[in-house]
Amino acid sequence: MRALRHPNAGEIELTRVLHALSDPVRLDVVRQLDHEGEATCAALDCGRPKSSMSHHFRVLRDAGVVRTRSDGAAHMNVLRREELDRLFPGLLDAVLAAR
Amino acid sequence: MRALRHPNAGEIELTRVLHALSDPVRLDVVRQLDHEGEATCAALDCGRPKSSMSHHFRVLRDAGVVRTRSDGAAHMNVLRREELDRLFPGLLDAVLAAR
DNA sequence: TCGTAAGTTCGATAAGTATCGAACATTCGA
DNA sequence: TCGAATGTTCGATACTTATCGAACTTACGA
Repeated sequence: MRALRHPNAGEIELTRVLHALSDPVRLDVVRQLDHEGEATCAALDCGRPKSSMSHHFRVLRDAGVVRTRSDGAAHMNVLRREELDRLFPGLLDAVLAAR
Repeated sequence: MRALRHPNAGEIELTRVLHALSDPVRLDVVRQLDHEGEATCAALDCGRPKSSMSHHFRVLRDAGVVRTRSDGAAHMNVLRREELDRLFPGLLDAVLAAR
């Protein structure tokens, strides 16, 4: 598959991260990734079609919240935990801790 | 002036708060409120017309980030610090600490 | 190599949002 | 009571976003 673009740490902006997290579907994805550690897009569908999920993953990727790597035909996604924690200490923890 | 609606603490939703904070203008307002403690809308204009700022204050109010009270002809705004800290511990701190 | 699976991209649509000027309402002071 | 100041509301516009089906690409296994 084509290479997926990721911002490097220095390009990650707070407002974009907040916006990425402000959607219920994407927040659910982030919660699951935090719990599962790593997952394919298909595994995290929220009952939505592939094209919708692909869109949400792209928003998360573009914001720097998620890193995606190819694994055969699948895409494995992980939270960019360490980088986000370094850039915005406590932010992800606070968001994930919220009931 | 007409009474301004505020959600009570139980109605405040994380995604709405994150969305409210995901705009540069509003984030700037929140930063200033955190620093100043209390301020009128006019004092926080970011070079934008009143109608634009009024819109942003409304988004912040509706999300539960800000509380507005009338003080004569002016509106005084404060962060809903305690309630937000109780609902989403560490969130506001993390957002405000970000460089 | 043929089919299946996994995602992306495209195109269309509907809904939401930011922006601003102008008009309006409210408060207070001269 | 008249005017100035403070915000809100309205209306219009442009932009962004969420949503989905369909077509496409890539990878892998039978």
